[in-house]
Amino acid sequence: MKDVIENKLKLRSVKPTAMRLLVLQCLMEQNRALSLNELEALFENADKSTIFRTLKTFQENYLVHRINDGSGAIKYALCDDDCICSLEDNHIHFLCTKCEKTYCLKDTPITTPSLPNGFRANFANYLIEGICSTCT
Amino acid sequence: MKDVIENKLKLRSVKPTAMRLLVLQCLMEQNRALSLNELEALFENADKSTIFRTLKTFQENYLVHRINDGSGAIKYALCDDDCICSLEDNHIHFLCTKCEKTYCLKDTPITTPSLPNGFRANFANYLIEGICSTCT
DNA sequence: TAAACTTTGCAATGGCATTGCACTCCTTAA
DNA sequence: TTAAGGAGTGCAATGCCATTGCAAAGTTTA
Ligand SMILES: [Mn+2]
Ligand SMILES: [Mn+2]
Ligand SMILES: [Zn+2]
Ligand SMILES: [Zn+2]
Repeated sequence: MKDVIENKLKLRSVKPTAMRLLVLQCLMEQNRALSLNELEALFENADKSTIFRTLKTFQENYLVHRINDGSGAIKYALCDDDCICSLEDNHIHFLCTKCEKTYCLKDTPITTPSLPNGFRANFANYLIEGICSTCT
Repeated sequence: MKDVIENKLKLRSVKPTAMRLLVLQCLMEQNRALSLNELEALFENADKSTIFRTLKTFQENYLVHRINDGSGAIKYALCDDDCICSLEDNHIHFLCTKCEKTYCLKDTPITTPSLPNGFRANFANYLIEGICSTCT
Protein backbone atom coordinates (compact mmCIF):
# COMPACT_ATOMS: atom_id res chain seq x y z
CA MET A 1 0.00 0.00 0.00
CA LYS A 2 2.51 2.51 1.23
CA ASP A 3 4.67 1.85 -1.80
CA VAL A 4 1.86 2.71 -4.15
CA ILE A 5 1.19 5.96 -2.36
CA GLU A 6 4.81 7.01 -2.21
CA ASN A 7 5.12 6.12 -5.86
CA LYS A 8 2.25 8.38 -6.81
CA LEU A 9 4.01 11.24 -5.09
CA LYS A 10 7.34 10.45 -6.66
CA LEU A 11 5.71 10.24 -10.07
CA ARG A 12 4.63 13.85 -9.64
CA SER A 13 7.79 15.01 -7.90
CA VAL A 14 6.06 15.83 -4.64
CA LYS A 15 8.03 15.21 -1.46
CA PRO A 16 6.41 12.58 0.74
CA THR A 17 5.67 14.25 4.05
CA ALA A 18 3.58 12.54 6.71
CA MET A 19 0.53 14.66 6.00
CA ARG A 20 0.77 14.16 2.26
CA LEU A 21 0.95 10.41 2.61
CA LEU A 22 -2.07 10.41 4.89
CA VAL A 23 -4.21 12.64 2.69
CA LEU A 24 -3.30 10.73 -0.42
CA GLN A 25 -4.08 7.43 1.27
CA CYS A 26 -7.46 8.72 2.37
CA LEU A 27 -8.37 9.83 -1.11
CA MET A 28 -7.36 6.45 -2.50
CA GLU A 29 -9.27 4.46 0.07
CA GLN A 30 -12.47 6.48 -0.02
CA ASN A 31 -12.62 6.32 -3.80
CA ARG A 32 -14.70 9.46 -4.00
CA ALA A 33 -14.37 13.19 -3.79
CA LEU A 34 -13.80 14.62 -0.32
CA SER A 35 -14.10 18.12 1.05
CA LEU A 36 -11.58 19.82 3.27
CA ASN A 37 -13.87 19.37 6.24
CA GLU A 38 -14.40 15.70 5.50
CA LEU A 39 -10.67 15.16 5.31
CA GLU A 40 -10.10 17.10 8.50
CA ALA A 41 -12.67 14.94 10.28
CA LEU A 42 -10.94 11.77 9.12
CA PHE A 43 -7.77 12.73 10.95
CA GLU A 44 -9.05 14.65 13.93
CA ASN A 45 -5.64 15.99 14.93
CA ALA A 46 -4.41 17.62 11.75
CA ASP A 47 -4.74 21.29 11.04
CA LYS A 48 -7.16 22.36 8.36
CA SER A 49 -4.79 24.81 6.71
CA THR A 50 -2.13 22.17 6.44
CA ILE A 51 -4.56 19.91 4.66
CA PHE A 52 -5.59 22.84 2.51
CA ARG A 53 -2.02 23.47 1.47
CA THR A 54 -1.44 19.79 0.94
CA LEU A 55 -4.36 19.73 -1.46
CA LYS A 56 -3.11 22.86 -3.14
CA THR A 57 0.24 21.21 -3.75
CA PHE A 58 -1.55 18.13 -5.04
CA GLN A 59 -3.58 20.20 -7.47
CA GLU A 60 -0.55 22.01 -8.78
CA ASN A 61 1.05 18.67 -9.51
CA TYR A 62 -1.97 16.95 -11.03
CA LEU A 63 -2.45 14.54 -8.17
CA VAL A 64 -5.99 15.71 -7.45
CA HIS A 65 -8.64 17.76 -9.19
CA ARG A 66 -11.10 20.05 -7.47
CA ILE A 67 -14.83 19.63 -7.96
CA ASN A 68 -17.51 22.20 -7.46
CA ASP A 69 -20.58 20.12 -6.66
CA GLY A 70 -22.71 22.98 -5.42
CA SER A 71 -22.60 21.70 -1.86
CA GLY A 72 -20.87 24.85 -0.70
CA ALA A 73 -17.58 23.11 -0.09
CA ILE A 74 -15.12 22.21 -2.80
CA LYS A 75 -14.44 18.50 -3.15
CA TYR A 76 -11.11 16.96 -4.08
CA ALA A 77 -10.62 13.69 -5.92
CA LEU A 78 -7.66 11.65 -7.10
CA CYS A 79 -6.45 12.11 -10.64
CA ASP A 80 -5.46 9.19 -12.81
CA ASP A 81 -1.73 8.68 -13.14
CA ASP A 82 -1.69 10.08 -16.65
CA CYS A 83 -4.01 13.00 -15.92
CA ILE A 84 -2.95 16.48 -16.87
CA CYS A 85 -6.29 18.03 -15.91
CA SER A 86 -7.10 19.06 -19.45
CA LEU A 87 -10.49 19.15 -21.11
CA GLU A 88 -9.89 15.54 -22.18
CA ASP A 89 -9.48 14.38 -18.60
CA ASN A 90 -12.83 15.85 -17.72
CA HIS A 91 -15.62 13.55 -16.57
CA ILE A 92 -19.00 13.68 -14.94
CA HIS A 93 -19.27 14.15 -11.19
CA PHE A 94 -22.25 12.78 -9.37
CA LEU A 95 -23.58 14.12 -6.09
CA CYS A 96 -25.95 11.82 -4.23
CA THR A 97 -28.49 13.96 -2.44
CA LYS A 98 -29.14 11.20 0.06
CA CYS A 99 -25.67 10.22 1.29
CA GLU A 100 -24.14 13.54 0.22
CA LYS A 101 -21.23 11.74 -1.38
CA THR A 102 -19.65 12.88 -4.62
CA TYR A 103 -18.28 10.39 -7.12
CA CYS A 104 -16.14 10.64 -10.24
CA LEU A 105 -17.92 8.87 -13.08
CA LYS A 106 -14.81 8.35 -15.14
CA ASP A 107 -16.37 5.56 -17.19
CA THR A 108 -19.47 7.47 -18.22
CA PRO A 109 -18.79 8.94 -21.65
CA ILE A 110 -19.77 12.51 -22.47
CA THR A 111 -20.39 13.69 -25.99
CA THR A 112 -18.72 17.04 -26.43
CA PRO A 113 -21.37 19.63 -27.23
CA SER A 114 -20.81 21.86 -30.22
CA LEU A 115 -20.89 25.37 -28.86
CA PRO A 116 -22.32 28.42 -30.66
CA ASN A 117 -20.06 30.19 -33.12
CA GLY A 118 -17.20 32.00 -31.47
CA PHE A 119 -17.34 30.14 -28.18
CA ARG A 120 -14.28 28.12 -27.23
CA ALA A 121 -14.15 25.71 -24.30
CA ASN A 122 -11.18 25.41 -21.96
CA PHE A 123 -12.67 23.59 -19.05
CA ALA A 124 -15.89 21.84 -18.14
CA ASN A 125 -17.67 20.88 -14.98
CA TYR A 126 -20.54 18.47 -15.51
CA LEU A 127 -22.31 17.84 -12.25
CA ILE A 128 -25.27 15.51 -11.91
CA GLU A 129 -27.33 15.29 -8.76
CA GLY A 130 -29.49 12.35 -7.84
CA ILE A 131 -29.48 9.07 -5.97
CA CYS A 132 -26.43 6.84 -6.08
CA SER A 133 -26.40 3.08 -6.49
CA THR A 134 -25.89 2.31 -2.82
CA CYS A 135 -28.70 4.64 -1.75
CA THR A 136 -31.26 3.37 -4.26
CA MET B 1 -41.72 46.70 -22.02
CA LYS B 2 -43.29 47.15 -18.65
CA ASP B 3 -46.29 45.12 -19.74
CA VAL B 4 -44.11 42.18 -20.63
CA ILE B 5 -42.42 42.27 -17.26
CA GLU B 6 -45.63 42.60 -15.29
CA ASN B 7 -47.05 39.81 -17.34
CA LYS B 8 -44.21 37.50 -16.48
CA LEU B 9 -44.91 38.11 -12.82
CA LYS B 10 -48.64 37.63 -13.21
CA LEU B 11 -48.04 34.42 -15.10
CA ARG B 12 -46.27 33.07 -12.04
CA SER B 13 -48.58 34.69 -9.50
CA VAL B 14 -45.91 36.91 -8.03
CA LYS B 15 -47.01 40.33 -6.85
CA PRO B 16 -45.35 43.14 -8.80
CA THR B 17 -43.46 45.22 -6.28
CA ALA B 18 -41.05 47.92 -7.38
CA MET B 19 -37.99 45.87 -6.60
CA ARG B 20 -39.33 42.81 -8.39
CA LEU B 21 -40.05 44.75 -11.53
CA LEU B 22 -36.59 46.24 -11.51
CA VAL B 23 -34.78 42.99 -10.93
CA LEU B 24 -36.81 41.19 -13.54
CA GLN B 25 -36.20 43.96 -16.04
CA CYS B 26 -32.46 43.80 -15.41
CA LEU B 27 -32.36 40.08 -15.97
CA MET B 28 -34.28 40.46 -19.21
CA GLU B 29 -32.13 43.26 -20.54
CA GLN B 30 -28.78 41.76 -19.65
CA ASN B 31 -29.69 38.46 -21.25
CA ARG B 32 -27.21 36.58 -19.11
CA ALA B 33 -26.81 35.23 -15.61
CA LEU B 34 -26.16 37.80 -12.89
CA SER B 35 -24.89 37.46 -9.37
CA LEU B 36 -26.37 39.14 -6.33
CA ASN B 37 -23.47 41.56 -6.24
CA GLU B 38 -23.82 42.39 -9.91
CA LEU B 39 -27.50 43.11 -9.45
CA GLU B 40 -26.83 45.21 -6.39
CA ALA B 41 -24.29 47.25 -8.33
CA LEU B 42 -26.81 47.88 -11.09
CA PHE B 43 -29.18 49.63 -8.70
CA GLU B 44 -26.79 51.25 -6.24
CA ASN B 45 -29.49 52.14 -3.74
CA ALA B 46 -31.24 48.85 -3.15
CA ASP B 47 -30.48 46.59 -0.24
CA LYS B 48 -28.73 43.32 -0.96
CA SER B 49 -31.00 41.23 1.23
CA THR B 50 -34.06 42.60 -0.50
CA ILE B 51 -32.62 41.56 -3.85
CA PHE B 52 -31.71 38.23 -2.32
CA ARG B 53 -35.25 37.65 -1.18
CA THR B 54 -36.60 38.85 -4.48
CA LEU B 55 -34.50 36.25 -6.24
CA LYS B 56 -35.59 33.63 -3.75
CA THR B 57 -39.22 34.38 -4.52
CA PHE B 58 -38.42 34.24 -8.22
CA GLN B 59 -36.79 30.85 -7.85
CA GLU B 60 -39.70 29.44 -5.91
CA ASN B 61 -42.00 30.51 -8.70
CA TYR B 62 -39.85 29.37 -11.62
CA LEU B 63 -39.05 32.84 -12.81
CA VAL B 64 -35.29 32.36 -12.47
CA HIS B 65 -32.90 29.48 -12.02
CA ARG B 66 -29.70 29.59 -10.03
CA ILE B 67 -26.39 28.70 -11.59
CA ASN B 68 -23.26 27.57 -9.86
CA ASP B 69 -20.51 28.64 -12.23
CA GLY B 70 -17.66 28.15 -9.83
CA SER B 71 -17.00 31.86 -9.59
CA GLY B 72 -17.77 31.86 -5.90
CA ALA B 73 -21.02 33.71 -6.30
CA ILE B 74 -24.26 32.13 -7.44
CA LYS B 75 -25.65 33.50 -10.68
CA TYR B 76 -29.31 33.95 -11.50
CA ALA B 77 -30.86 33.77 -14.94
CA LEU B 78 -34.34 34.12 -16.39
CA CYS B 79 -36.38 31.00 -16.97
CA ASP B 80 -38.41 30.49 -20.10
CA ASP B 81 -42.12 31.06 -19.67
CA ASP B 82 -42.86 27.35 -19.70
CA CYS B 83 -39.96 26.35 -17.50
CA ILE B 84 -40.60 24.22 -14.46
CA CYS B 85 -36.91 23.84 -13.65
CA SER B 86 -36.93 20.12 -14.24
CA LEU B 87 -34.16 18.02 -15.71
CA GLU B 88 -35.64 18.69 -19.14
CA ASP B 89 -35.27 22.44 -18.74
CA ASN B 90 -31.60 22.01 -18.01
CA HIS B 91 -29.06 23.51 -20.39
CA ILE B 92 -25.38 24.31 -20.57
CA HIS B 93 -24.03 27.41 -18.85
CA PHE B 94 -20.96 29.08 -20.20
CA LEU B 95 -18.58 31.20 -18.15
CA CYS B 96 -16.24 33.39 -20.15
CA THR B 97 -12.97 33.62 -18.29
CA LYS B 98 -12.16 36.90 -19.98
CA CYS B 99 -15.26 39.02 -19.44
CA GLU B 100 -16.43 36.95 -16.48
CA LYS B 101 -19.94 36.80 -17.88
CA THR B 102 -22.11 33.71 -17.64
CA TYR B 103 -24.53 32.80 -20.40
CA CYS B 104 -27.35 30.29 -20.76
CA LEU B 105 -26.75 28.21 -23.88
CA LYS B 106 -30.35 27.14 -24.26
CA ASP B 107 -29.92 26.23 -27.91
CA THR B 108 -26.94 23.96 -27.44
CA PRO B 109 -28.25 20.42 -27.22
CA ILE B 110 -26.92 18.00 -24.64
CA THR B 111 -27.09 14.26 -25.03
CA THR B 112 -28.19 12.78 -21.74
CA PRO B 113 -25.45 10.49 -20.47
CA SER B 114 -26.40 6.98 -19.45
CA LEU B 115 -25.33 6.68 -15.85
CA PRO B 116 -23.94 3.53 -14.22
CA ASN B 117 -26.42 0.99 -12.93
CA GLY B 118 -28.39 2.19 -9.95
CA PHE B 119 -27.66 5.88 -10.41
CA ARG B 120 -30.66 8.11 -11.00
CA ALA B 121 -30.41 11.79 -12.02
CA ASN B 122 -32.64 14.51 -10.61
CA PHE B 123 -30.75 17.61 -11.56
CA ALA B 124 -27.78 18.58 -13.66
CA ASN B 125 -25.39 21.48 -13.83
CA TYR B 126 -23.25 21.50 -16.94
CA LEU B 127 -20.79 24.36 -16.81
CA ILE B 128 -18.31 25.12 -19.54
CA GLU B 129 -15.56 27.66 -19.14
CA GLY B 130 -13.77 29.35 -21.99
CA ILE B 131 -13.85 32.40 -24.20
CA CYS B 132 -17.16 33.79 -25.38
CA SER B 133 -17.96 35.03 -28.87
CA THR B 134 -17.58 38.70 -28.03
CA CYS B 135 -14.21 38.17 -26.35
CA THR B 136 -12.72 36.02 -29.09
C1' DT C 1 -59.96 52.87 9.81
C1' DA C 2 -57.61 49.32 12.23
C1' DA C 3 -55.93 44.73 12.22
C1' DA C 4 -53.30 41.38 9.51
C1' DC C 5 -50.17 40.33 6.27
C1' DT C 6 -46.27 41.39 3.06
C1' DT C 7 -42.15 43.61 1.81
C1' DT C 8 -38.07 46.06 2.89
C1' DG C 9 -33.68 47.75 5.39
C1' DC C 10 -30.21 47.07 8.52
C1' DA C 11 -27.35 44.56 11.18
C1' DA C 12 -25.87 40.29 12.51
C1' DT C 13 -24.39 35.36 11.84
C1' DG C 14 -22.26 31.38 9.94
C1' DG C 15 -19.55 28.63 6.61
C1' DC C 16 -15.74 28.06 3.80
C1' DA C 17 -11.43 29.52 1.36
C1' DT C 18 -7.31 31.69 1.95
C1' DT C 19 -3.25 33.90 4.10
C1' DG C 20 0.33 36.12 7.51
C1' DC C 21 3.41 34.88 10.80
C1' DA C 22 6.12 32.31 13.77
C1' DC C 23 7.81 27.82 14.86
C1' DT C 24 9.66 23.22 13.74
C1' DC C 25 11.92 20.12 10.84
C1' DC C 26 14.95 18.77 7.07
C1' DT C 27 18.59 19.46 3.74
C1' DT C 28 22.87 21.26 2.50
C1' DA C 29 27.26 23.38 2.31
C1' DA C 30 31.22 25.03 4.82
C1' DT D 1 29.64 18.49 12.73
C1' DT D 2 27.20 22.47 12.66
C1' DA D 3 25.01 26.57 11.16
C1' DA D 4 22.20 28.63 7.53
C1' DG D 5 18.47 28.32 4.36
C1' DG D 6 14.37 26.41 2.84
C1' DA D 7 10.18 23.61 3.27
C1' DG D 8 6.28 22.27 5.92
C1' DT D 9 3.11 23.02 9.77
C1' DG D 10 -0.12 25.29 13.36
C1' DC D 11 -2.65 28.91 14.86
C1' DA D 12 -5.11 32.84 14.40
C1' DA D 13 -6.85 36.13 11.48
C1' DT D 14 -9.28 37.91 7.25
C1' DG D 15 -12.46 38.20 3.53
C1' DC D 16 -16.29 36.99 0.78
C1' DC D 17 -20.77 35.33 0.16
C1' DA D 18 -25.29 33.36 1.58
C1' DT D 19 -28.69 33.63 4.83
C1' DT D 20 -31.63 35.26 8.71
C1' DG D 21 -33.75 37.97 12.93
C1' DC D 22 -36.02 41.88 13.84
C1' DA D 23 -38.29 46.11 13.48
C1' DA D 24 -40.05 49.69 10.31
C1' DA D 25 -42.76 50.75 6.19
C1' DG D 26 -46.16 49.61 2.92
C1' DT D 27 -50.44 46.97 1.37
C1' DT D 28 -54.56 44.53 1.73
C1' DT D 29 -58.74 43.33 3.92
C1' DA D 30 -62.63 43.22 7.02
MN1 LIG E 1 -13.37 13.55 -10.82
MN1 LIG F 1 -29.59 29.03 -17.64
ZN1 LIG G 1 -25.87 7.96 -2.00
ZN1 LIG H 1 -16.41 37.06 -22.74
